[in-house]
Order: sequence, then structure tokens, then C-alpha cells
Amino acid sequence: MSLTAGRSRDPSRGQERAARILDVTEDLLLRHGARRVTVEDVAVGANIGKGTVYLHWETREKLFAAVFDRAVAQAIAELLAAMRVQPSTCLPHQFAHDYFLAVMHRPLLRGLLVADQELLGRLARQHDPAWDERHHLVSDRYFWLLAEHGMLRTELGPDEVAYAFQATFEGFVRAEGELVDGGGAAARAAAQPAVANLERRADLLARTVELAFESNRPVAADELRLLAADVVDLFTDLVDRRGFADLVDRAELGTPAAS
Amino acid sequence: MSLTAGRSRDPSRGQERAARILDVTEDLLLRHGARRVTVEDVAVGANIGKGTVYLHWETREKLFAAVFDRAVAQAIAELLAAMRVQPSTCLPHQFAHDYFLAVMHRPLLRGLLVADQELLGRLARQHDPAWDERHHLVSDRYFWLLAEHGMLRTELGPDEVAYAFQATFEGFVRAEGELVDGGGAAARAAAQPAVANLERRADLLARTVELAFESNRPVAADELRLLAADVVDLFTDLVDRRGFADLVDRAELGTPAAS
DNA sequence: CGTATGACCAATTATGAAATCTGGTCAAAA
DNA sequence: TTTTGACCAGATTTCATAATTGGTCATACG
Repeated sequence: MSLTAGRSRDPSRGQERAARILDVTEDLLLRHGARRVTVEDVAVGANIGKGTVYLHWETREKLFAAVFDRAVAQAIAELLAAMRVQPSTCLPHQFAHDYFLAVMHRPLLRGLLVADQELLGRLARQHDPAWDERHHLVSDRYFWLLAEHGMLRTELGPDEVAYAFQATFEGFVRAEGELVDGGGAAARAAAQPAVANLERRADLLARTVELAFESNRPVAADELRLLAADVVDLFTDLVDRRGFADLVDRAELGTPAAS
Repeated sequence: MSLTAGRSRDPSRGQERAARILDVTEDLLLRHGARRVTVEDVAVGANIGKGTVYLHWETREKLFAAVFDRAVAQAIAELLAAMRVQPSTCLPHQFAHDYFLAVMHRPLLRGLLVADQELLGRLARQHDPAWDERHHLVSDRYFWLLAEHGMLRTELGPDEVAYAFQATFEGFVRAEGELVDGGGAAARAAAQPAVANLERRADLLARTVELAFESNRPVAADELRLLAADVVDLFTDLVDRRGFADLVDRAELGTPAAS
């Protein structure tokens, strides 16, 4: 039944298996919701024994958490990759735009942000406080960095911007999908492709963020590159501590896990 | 919908009883949540027979809906009253500020906006589509009005602003209460009064909205007063159709129903 | 030797039938 | 004419039993 049985001295072999387990779990999670996914299902799906799952995670909930962690890490990795190619991505409005799309393209993350009861089961409001802690910290430092570089309006302090940005971002994620065209009520039912609508919402979010929070000071390309590098470091650090550093290094953009 | 009551030819008698029923229901709703409130409870609380409740509302759910409708109407009435005293309240940032507080001070409305499962029971995601319809319509017209008066930035179209405003507003309502002081991590646990924190969040929302959506064009007091009058009419119309017109006329600001 | 496994067990969760409760009605009371 | 509460069907809760499942670990395996 097992391919790689006991033989392995190679640790990457185990990593690979862990990834496979996460893949299977993610798929099951998306299709049935946390409540209905059993460890047995996962094991069968990954062609391994149930006990083997517990060689990687000490608990079912931790396995699930790992799936979500990975999704977050992938989204951030995607973002950082974009930031390396296009330094201006570190500016709040582009950041919001890209992160919004990264989230919305991943049902797992969308479910996480809107606290989808069906998807998350009892994991729903059981955030790891340590993660929230770190998230806040990174967020604060990010906006602090922006402020130091004079990229933020001076009307609001960095902490305030951090709070407002977060609220606005989540508001857009939760906002109903019906951003209708300006062309009056007639176009209501006209089904524009869902992706196009997503893009429009991302764009609107971006412009909102830009207008509300960013200074319009022109920026030298060099300084921007420098700032972007700092921001990349900042978020890399965030993801590092979650055990998915490799995703960032390899800039793994693949398979957003969307259906 | 409601017929008159008691011995009387006087219809206000029935109105009064209806209000009493709503009061009792609201109280029970807040204390036990929709799932646990029975029509019998309501009747007993209001010192009337169960059948009498059905003289006013044909269904338990409609009774509950009426409670929420009234809360909305009260909040809007409060807003309109403020607008009459202080016309600048019709500007998005002040509007957001006051409406935010009006909502946050009413557990019923907060629960409605965040779709509190416990409070709403199965009413949770069972919005009256007709109301959403009207709400959207009024919202759009509001921002259109603002645009016509040149109060909005020109970067975004009125429809876009309407969408973004809604998303931002709901984001702030949902955002966790922990807007910590700029004074570093130390003040984390320092319990500032909840109301003060609410006020700060309202203020931050206001400034965000102002920066993101409003033009900084100076406005003559007269024009502002004119605009405010239009806005009052607009929202009065919204509330009228819900059967709580009297609240607006009497500018009933009393008892936000907060605990 | 160390890794992988699945039978095993306690504890959670599903099931379903009986008992209870409750939304809504309406004949009678006021 | 208005109000009421006994009444009933359908929904909900209960509670005991059955089935499932998270997690362990002695054993098999390479």
C-alpha cells in the first residue's frame, strides 16, 4: 500500500508527504467542510495509514490549521513575488489590490476571513491568538515603515491607518459581489464574468485605499525599491515563523486552490 | 397591517399597544436571542393574550422583523434630527460618524449588521430583498446627490463611492474593538472606557471617509442647508415606507435600546 | 534499528422515537 | 367589535442507544 515505507533517511521525502496530506486535506475541506472531514478520509486520500498523519501533526485541528496556514503563506508568497518584480506593489493601494485578489481567489482564505461556519466548523472563532498578535505587529510595522518613507498622508497616524486599512480591506472582502455597472438598473441581472467583477472590486478598493491613506508624494524608483525590500523582509519573517518559509523562497505561485 | 385595539374608536390606542409589544419583544430578543423568544413570552410580557399579538403581526417572524425595522428607523430618525440641527451631518464623513455611533449603540443593529447568529436565529440571512433593494436605491441616490453638489471627489463615480462607502462602513462596524492608543504595546490591556474607544473608531471612520470620498471644496452654508434638506427628504421617504414615519416626524431620539 | 500501520478504545457524535413545546387559529367571552 | 386562551398540527427537545471517529501504541515491516 505504501510506496516509500520505512526506508527513508531523506527528510525531504517526509516534507513531500506532508504536502500531499495537506493537499488532500485542503481538497476535502473545500468539498465537505471541516465538520465532515475525518482523519481517516485524509489518510485514505493520501494513501497512507491513519497513524502516519499523526506523525506530522499531533491533532486533527492542527492539521486543519496547517492547511490554512499554508494558504495564507501561499497568498503572501504570491504577493511578495509580485513585489519583487514590481516594487510599487509595496504601496498600500497596490498591496490591497493584489492581496484582495489573492484572498478572493482562494476559497480557503475567503472562508477564513468571513469566518465561514460551514467551512471552518468549530475552528471558526478559535483563532490562534499568537498569530493575531504577530499579524498585528507586522501590520503595524508595515505602516510605520510607510510613514517613515513619507508614503502616508499625515492626517492619520500609522497605527490609525493600520486599523482603518484592516477594517476597509475586510469590508471589501465581505461586501456583496454585486458591484453593478454605472449603466443604471438595467444591467442588474446582466451576468458579467465573476472574475471581471472581482477585478473591479479590487480596483475600487485600491483607489479607496490610495485616496484615503497615501500621500501623493512622487517617489524615486530607488527609494521605492528599497522600501519594497524592507517590506518583503518584514512579511518573509511573518511567514517564516509559520514553517512555510520555503514557499516564499521558491515564490510558489501555483494552484490557488480555487475550484 | 395592524388594526385598532381595545374598547376604543381611537386608533392611537392600538399604536400604543403595538409599541409596547415591540418594546417587550426587543427586550426579550436582546436578552435571550430570537431562538428562545416565544410569542407566549411576548404576550405575557405585554399583559395581553397571545392572539392579540397576531392582531398586529401575522407571523412571529414579522413581529421580529418589525422590531428590527423600528430600530433602523430610530437610528435614521436620530440621524435626520442631527442633520436638521447641523446640516453638515449630511456630508459622508459626518454621516458615517453619526450613523456608526447610532448603530454601535444599538445592540439590535450591531447584531443585524454582523449577522449575529445568536441574536437573529434563523432570521440571520433572511433579508427582505425588497428592503435591500430600497436601501441600495436610497444609498445610490444619496451619493448621486452629493456628486451633483460637487461634494465628492471626481476620481470615483457616485455608484462606486456608494459601494466603497458601504463596504468601509461595514468593515468598521465589524472591526475588532481594539483600537489601541498610539502609545505603544503597554497600553494594550489598559481598559479605556468602551464608549471612548467607540468614539475614536467613529472618528477614524469619519476621517477615512472624508479623505477617500469627499472633495475638499468649500461649501456655502446655504447650499449645505439645501443639500441637507434633500437628504432628509430622501431618507424620510425610506423610513416612511416601513411604517415608522412617525418616528422621523417626532424625531424620536429616546432610548437607543442599549443595555 | 527506525518508520509506518491499522486494530483498538474512550469519547464524541449520530439516530430516532417519544415527550414536550410552540406558532398560529378560531369559537367563545367580554 | 375586540380580545382571548384552549386547541392542534407540526416543530423542537429529550434521552437512551448505536455508530463513528480522534488519537494511541503494539506490531509489522524494510
